[in-house]
Amino acid sequence: MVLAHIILGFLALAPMTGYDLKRHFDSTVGHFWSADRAQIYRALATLVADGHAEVETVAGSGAPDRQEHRVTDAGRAALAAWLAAEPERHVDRDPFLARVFFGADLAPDALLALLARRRAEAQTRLADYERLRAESDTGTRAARLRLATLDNGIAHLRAELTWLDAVTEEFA
Amino acid sequence: MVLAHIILGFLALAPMTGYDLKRHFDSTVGHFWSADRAQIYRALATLVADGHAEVETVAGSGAPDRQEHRVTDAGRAALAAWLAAEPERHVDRDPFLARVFFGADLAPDALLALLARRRAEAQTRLADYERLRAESDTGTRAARLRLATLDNGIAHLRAELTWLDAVTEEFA
DNA sequence: TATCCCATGTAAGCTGTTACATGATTTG
DNA sequence: CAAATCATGTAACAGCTTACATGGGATA
Repeated sequence: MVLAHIILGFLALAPMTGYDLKRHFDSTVGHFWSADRAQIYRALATLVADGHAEVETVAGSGAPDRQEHRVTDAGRAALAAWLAAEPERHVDRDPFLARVFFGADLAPDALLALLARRRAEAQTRLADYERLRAESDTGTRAARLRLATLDNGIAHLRAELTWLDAVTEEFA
Repeated sequence: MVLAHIILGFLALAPMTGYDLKRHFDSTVGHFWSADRAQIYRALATLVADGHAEVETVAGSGAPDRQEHRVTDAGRAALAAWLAAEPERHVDRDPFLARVFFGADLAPDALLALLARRRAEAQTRLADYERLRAESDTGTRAARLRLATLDNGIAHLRAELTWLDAVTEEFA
């Protein structure tokens, strides 16, 4: 499972609660992975059961108790093994392209509205990523690798925008 | 469910068996959607149960019987409604980028091997798509829309290759 | 005083993958 | 004669999403 290994990767940086992890998913890896709370809590329980992580309950002063998870040596080994393993092949399923594919059954203005909407979303995300990029650290090799994944997202968004312009013009 | 609507879209073009649909998934929409047989047969059963499709058993001369599915009026209406509906938001989860993100824990040559492998895959797919594109019909509006989705795949693969070259150079 | 944030989890349902199971015909 | 293709389906499991459920502290 990829999710469990991404969590191990985060825990290897610092001990965290499920809630902390959710924030990391949404901010730092949101451009190539997402996970919701239910998934994260289950994955954490599995990691603990497998001996890849340990929990420590930290009494919250005022706030609720924090279930801090930290990676174990076995967990670090599992992360290293996964990183070096054969990558799982992945298929991107994009409902938007499915709509375009069968778009002949759609009124011309509805098609243009669909494209315009996609364009607006891409542009918003591109602006977000570029802001994030500008704020990013480029010191260490680790930081530059993380930045590279963000650049991947930026490159794909730019390609998408160029494609959208061409298609919009063709079907306008 | 997106899958069910893609199937309706195919059935609207011609009546088909689950087996036929599988071939269509692999060839014509493989660049933005995939589905396996188990999924397709289940989805077909659901479509029939919902009145969106009808089955007719066609005795196979020599070959096994074909369960031909054809879209009903209700099915066509459902397809049209889906095409015009709010697009479901989609998150692309890419395990490769997860590996790069935590790639500092990987030996430098293992990272380069990972990038090289991704590059080879992207190039193979790009060649496939370009061949498909060359063979494609551009006559009708419907055909041009289908071609546009293929161009989307091509645009993203080119962006990926450019990014891979830059990253490979940076971390070489 | 109402809403947001912190922080936890469970339950049910849907989607996707893998393995099991069968059998005739066509092609190399 | 072996392998691929045509054609159907079931069972079990894995992964993801949505809804339900709770409660205190901080902020507007």
